[in-house]
Amino acid sequence: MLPSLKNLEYLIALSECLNFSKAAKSCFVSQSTLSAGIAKLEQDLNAILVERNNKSVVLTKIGIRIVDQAQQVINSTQDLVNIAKTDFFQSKINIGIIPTISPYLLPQLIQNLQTTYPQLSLSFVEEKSEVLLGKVQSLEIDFAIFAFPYDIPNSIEAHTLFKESLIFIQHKERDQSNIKHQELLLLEQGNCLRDQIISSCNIKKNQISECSCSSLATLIAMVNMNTGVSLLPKMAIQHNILSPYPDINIDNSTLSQAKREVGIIYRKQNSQAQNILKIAQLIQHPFKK
Amino acid sequence: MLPSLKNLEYLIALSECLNFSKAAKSCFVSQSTLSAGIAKLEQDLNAILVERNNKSVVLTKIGIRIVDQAQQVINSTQDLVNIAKTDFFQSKINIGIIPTISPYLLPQLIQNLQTTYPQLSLSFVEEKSEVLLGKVQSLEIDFAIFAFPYDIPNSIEAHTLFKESLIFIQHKERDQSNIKHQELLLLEQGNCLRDQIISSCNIKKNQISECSCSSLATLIAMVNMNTGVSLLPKMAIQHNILSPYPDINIDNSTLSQAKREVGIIYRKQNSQAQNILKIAQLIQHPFKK
DNA sequence: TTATAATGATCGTATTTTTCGATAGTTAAT
DNA sequence: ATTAACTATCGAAAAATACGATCATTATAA
Repeated sequence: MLPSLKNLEYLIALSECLNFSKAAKSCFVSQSTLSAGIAKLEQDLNAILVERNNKSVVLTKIGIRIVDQAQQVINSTQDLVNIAKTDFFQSKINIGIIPTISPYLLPQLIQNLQTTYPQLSLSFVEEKSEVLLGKVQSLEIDFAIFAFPYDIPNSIEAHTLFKESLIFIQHKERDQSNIKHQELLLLEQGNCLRDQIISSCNIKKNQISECSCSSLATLIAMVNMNTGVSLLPKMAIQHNILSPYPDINIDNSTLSQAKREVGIIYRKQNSQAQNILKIAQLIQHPFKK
Repeated sequence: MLPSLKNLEYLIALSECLNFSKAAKSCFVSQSTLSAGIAKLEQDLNAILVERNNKSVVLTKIGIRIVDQAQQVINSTQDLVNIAKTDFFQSKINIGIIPTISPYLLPQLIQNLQTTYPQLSLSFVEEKSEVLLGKVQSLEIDFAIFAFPYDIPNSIEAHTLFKESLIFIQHKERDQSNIKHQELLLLEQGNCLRDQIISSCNIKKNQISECSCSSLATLIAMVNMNTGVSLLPKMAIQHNILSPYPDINIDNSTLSQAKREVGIIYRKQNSQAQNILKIAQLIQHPFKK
């Protein structure tokens, strides 16, 4: 059977004191306890480690080697304890973020994190909501920066940070302010922005153009060709995503009600939930001040 | 407090099975025991290592690192157990031997040991009896090859191997067979051979020459100068120690009663006493067949 | 929707281990 | 012979560990 760590500690103490009573005192146990501990250890290992009589305590040859190795075991165990103590804010944190938010929030977030928690090591994953949700559940990432509404299972907690308007855009040669009579261009299936626009604007399926695309850049290029109209997250517009396209008009008034929410998701069971929320506080709407 | 090795083993098993019941079975304990063990470990470390619900068991980030380290601790402990198992005949053995025996016994002993216990690693110390006795008591050497009679403390065991005659030598120009009327040359104080000759021959102190010396070679050279007479261990003569000195006569008859004993000493408490005696059996009188 | 199966947590009890104080037993020195 | 300095050992108390039974939750099947 494996020896107990406690008895290994007793042996190490004894090797330092070469006196049962003193070693016991240094371990804060009685002499009889230490004596029995050494005896038990010798029995567990089936070897004589210490030769003792009333005059002296001497380690045997094997005893010396065992003390050495015992010290290694104890050190290794102490390392283990220290690993457990690792502070969340000194560890490596994996964060997921959806592509329609990433370019506008991430630079500021990284800067804030490095300032506030300089020890923190960061890693980011940019994927669609569905993929990120899976990674949160499998603990591959600690949390994900999401846009809502989005359906999440019961085991996942959602925390909203701020609301963001979705801005109507169209080619300047169009002038219909009612989205319902236009061809609406959306990101392809699976992008949460698509579903958020649909739900936010109460749109029927036949109004949606077949020609879906996979990035905002492509979407805007299509609006520029006057293939249809669309809505963009306000953050994207504030980042001048439209400046290469002077022919696209934005309409703040008409659909100012359309909104999505930006926030984070994480496992309800995550023991670091409180710390994750502290980090989330550093995610700020880049143009709110 | 340090975690228990058993609970670390439980955690490792759980990390392999990702199922409490199966992990428990692989550890030969009940599910409730393993469950409590993991809970205790998490409490000891003050960290959540495993996230579990009825559907799945997942290690936390810290949990993964703890499992790694736990494996290290267990391995290190297993090494410790193996060290304890080390066979005496595969270890390094330190042997003491007195100079008046060493040249005649050691070559054969080394050869015998290497043949019988090829794994054994040997180390020899050649010192006076008194020094060797101290080294036996302090565990610096495992045993010492001695000549008797020699006073040893109670804690030391003496084991005689064979008797050896002490041979009377004198210059051929002398012809007195009675040692008591001659000047007797002896090794200097502290060499056991000196005391053995004194006790074996029942000699009074005033018969001993003042001019003591520190090696048999010097002693013989003095006999060759006819400074006095002496006695030599038979083994030395059989090794032709006198062949450079044709003027020295040996007298087998007169003092054939003078003898010493060759044997070993070791600590009574030495747990390897039986093995030491096995090794001692390989110490043979070189000319006894 | 209900029943079933799988799974981890929890409770009470029995067992084992650990600990302690007191004391016995040994040895060296006075 | 006595004392002092040790370690071993004993019995009782305390702590821990282990187990079986059962509960609670959830996914799957009917």
